[in-house]
Amino acid sequence: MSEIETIQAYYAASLGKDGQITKTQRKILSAALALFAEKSYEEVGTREIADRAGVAEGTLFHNFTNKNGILKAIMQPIVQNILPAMLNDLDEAVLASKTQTLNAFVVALVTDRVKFVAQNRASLEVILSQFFNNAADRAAVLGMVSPSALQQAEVVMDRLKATGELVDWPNTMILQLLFSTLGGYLVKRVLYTETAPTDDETMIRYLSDFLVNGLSPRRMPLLLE
Amino acid sequence: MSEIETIQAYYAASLGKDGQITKTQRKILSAALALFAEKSYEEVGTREIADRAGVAEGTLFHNFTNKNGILKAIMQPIVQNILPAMLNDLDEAVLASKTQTLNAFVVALVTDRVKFVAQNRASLEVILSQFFNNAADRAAVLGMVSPSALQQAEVVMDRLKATGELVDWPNTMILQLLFSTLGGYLVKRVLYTETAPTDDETMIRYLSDFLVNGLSPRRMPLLLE
Amino acid sequence: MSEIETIQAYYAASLGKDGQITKTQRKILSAALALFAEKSYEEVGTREIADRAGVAEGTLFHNFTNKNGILKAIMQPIVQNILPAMLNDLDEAVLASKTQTLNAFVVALVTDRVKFVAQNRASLEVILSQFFNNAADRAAVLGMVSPSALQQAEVVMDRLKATGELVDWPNTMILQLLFSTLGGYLVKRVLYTETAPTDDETMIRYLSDFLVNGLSPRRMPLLLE
Amino acid sequence: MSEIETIQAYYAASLGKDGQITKTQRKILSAALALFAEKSYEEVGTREIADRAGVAEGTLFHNFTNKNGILKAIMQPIVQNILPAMLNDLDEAVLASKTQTLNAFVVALVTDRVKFVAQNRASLEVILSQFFNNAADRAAVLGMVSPSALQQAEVVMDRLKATGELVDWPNTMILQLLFSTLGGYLVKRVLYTETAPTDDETMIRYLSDFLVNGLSPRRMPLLLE
DNA sequence: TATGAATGAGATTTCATTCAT
DNA sequence: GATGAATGAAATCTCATTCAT
Repeated sequence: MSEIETIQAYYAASLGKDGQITKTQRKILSAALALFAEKSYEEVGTREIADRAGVAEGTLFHNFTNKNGILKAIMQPIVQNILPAMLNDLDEAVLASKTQTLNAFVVALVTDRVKFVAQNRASLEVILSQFFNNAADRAAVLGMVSPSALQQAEVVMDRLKATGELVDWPNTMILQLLFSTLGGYLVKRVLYTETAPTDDETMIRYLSDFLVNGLSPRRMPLLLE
Repeated sequence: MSEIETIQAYYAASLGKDGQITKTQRKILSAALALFAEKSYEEVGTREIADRAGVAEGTLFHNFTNKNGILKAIMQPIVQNILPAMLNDLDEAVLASKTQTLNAFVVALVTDRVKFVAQNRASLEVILSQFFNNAADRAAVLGMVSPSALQQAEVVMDRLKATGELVDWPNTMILQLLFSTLGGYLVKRVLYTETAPTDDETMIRYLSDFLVNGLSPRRMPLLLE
Repeated sequence: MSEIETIQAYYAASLGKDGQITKTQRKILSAALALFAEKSYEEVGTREIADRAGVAEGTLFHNFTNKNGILKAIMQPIVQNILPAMLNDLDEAVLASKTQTLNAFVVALVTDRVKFVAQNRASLEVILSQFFNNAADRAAVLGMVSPSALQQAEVVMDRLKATGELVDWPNTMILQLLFSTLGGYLVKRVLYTETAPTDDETMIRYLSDFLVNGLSPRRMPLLLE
Repeated sequence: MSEIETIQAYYAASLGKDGQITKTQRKILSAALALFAEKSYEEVGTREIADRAGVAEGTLFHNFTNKNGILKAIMQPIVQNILPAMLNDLDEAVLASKTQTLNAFVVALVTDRVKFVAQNRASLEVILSQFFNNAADRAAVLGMVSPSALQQAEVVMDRLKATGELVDWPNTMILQLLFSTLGGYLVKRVLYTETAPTDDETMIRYLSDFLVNGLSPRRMPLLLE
């Protein structure tokens, strides 16, 4: 499945000239991430971030252009990889075997995403919050998604429809339902931290069953109604 | 409970002694609603609200205790009606006909909620934003939901399980999936205003089919796999 | 001569909806003017202005959009009137009598400008400073001068040349020399406050004599060289 | 005439124990000079200077005590030589020929200063800006002028008055008018860079004529009025 | 009841300067 | 000598709220 395990791995790509994230930057991002998850972005002050990070307030601006730059450094890498990673999984799952069923694919996808959520809870909370915050920020988040990823999604869905594995609904509709179900889990998991991680195994089963049933073409409709 | 009392206190403060909302209050709430939807709550200033409402800044504080009081006055009535209304639909649909199928129930529920979303787009955008904004506001929103409503939901779900109409999964899981699917629609509809309202008819069909399929016990599993 | 006596008279035009300058605004402008003259614009802080004005720092921004807005409110009215007023004097002086000489005109002009400088020393110091501060500010100052005023100047100079009162040099050159001589006085008077105002009478004589001699066509050149 | 050709020649005097200016110092001063002319001293940051110079910010402080030290290194040499050089020219011109006329002197002086301005435009822009910027800097600039130079000026003017070449006005007045006329040219030339250098020949003629006429004792006043 | 000027604490950001490498 | 990350004081500006009219 996807290689993405933690966001930390992506900081390096967006910071530092040589791809290295400095110790100071890590301290700042770590402190900011914790605070943004505790309160909201707007409620967290730069002074507070600096204090928690154990650096001077000015150091924030030496390492990031803005308070907003800190937010972006947290969000960008993970946002830029959510959809591509999903599509990658999807592709791998579908192409992996000749006798591929929707069931196998959905299980693979759900499993991967559930793990991803578990590993990046705090960052996802920040991103979720920003996404609903206002139109401008939402556009920014969506702007991080590459259009090519969506085209790729279309291809895969069309392939599954052709094999009779997937209902013949508009792709946007199918994507909406997929995102809804996964998003619903995301929201529950992210906002209610008390949920035990051990429940994940069962959760994956329910989500997969629900999706497979919901998105399979109805079989033998004559008998059922 | 305690939160509810606090919110009710804000609501009372914003209404006249006879439970009537004054013309000035309506102007303020209307202006604030529009602005909170455009930007975020934190990004909107009291000066801005007053300007758009055509009143003086001080007038805001004569009619509402706080800037936050304005927000609560917008959110409270609608939040307090989402779940009760859903449960009411559910009850009506199930009890209304002898041949109570899951299908009939889901269609009724989805239809009603889709209309509700269409009618309250702006308010729901604000609520959505606040819900994800920070833990305190989220708790406030959830606190507006009466626990008795949830108990009522359990009863209905158990009844449907008993008739073999509904999968035998934990009720919290079923609720999560219901909310996810409806919530996914809500998010799409609320955030992308360009969606034509006429698409709603088709949308209701897709959502209903997906939910009914997803939540029905698997029929003839032996034949299918 | 010109009606302009003090800058204060022009504040009203640019401030207040009904053309009235409030007491608070006067306090702020007065404090800022004094400080800008003592130090430079950049060296004066808003805290300092507020303290000297005896108001809260926030009050500055309630009355002016910017720290820069305060500067503009000081500069604009006086800058917008320097050249028009000069040209008006010039016109009046020339047209006043049939037997008009360059001498009479220059004396009138110099007298008026010398008085103007004496009355608006502090404001002119601020304007002088800003003018030389940087290219952007300089452009802003020059942008306040209406182009029509310059056209008017051309007409008057051409008239004087036709009557043989003025040397037949390019108008821009003549303006440069006029501004130089008056500007030199301005600089001396503005920067060295110790100069007694009573010296002005003598000063006017010297400046006038110098300008009239310098700008008159040479008479009887054959005899002199 | 004066030996001063470019400011660069003076850097050596204020820098380096052995009178040598290092390559790094030259880069810094050159970058700072350009920036101070573009914006104002206060608006230019040390980071910006370092970037333009292609050195690290810390390097600035290894080579100069202060940000202000950089400014001084630019201004000092040229300021310290403006007046002495003028007086020197004056002396040379007057003493050079037996038939010393005011005309010869003025032409020599104006020619030299006009060339000087053309050669040091950028530095003079900075000095001009600082001179008007605030009282402290102004005092510093004026403090760079040696009192002995002024005494020397007095001697020359008295000599010219004695020969009837110069109006019998106070020397400070005559100096003011001289500085005004040259200063007016300086300002125009420095601030409006688009002026073609080839115009200088004509400019010298106008300035000289104006000054000679303006500062010559009136001839045959009875005939003229 | 409505007003809107005044408030002042707090927010973000800039910047010259230091210092360990 | 050169570096550049770190500093923290100070700057400008915002904003919900109060209160005299």
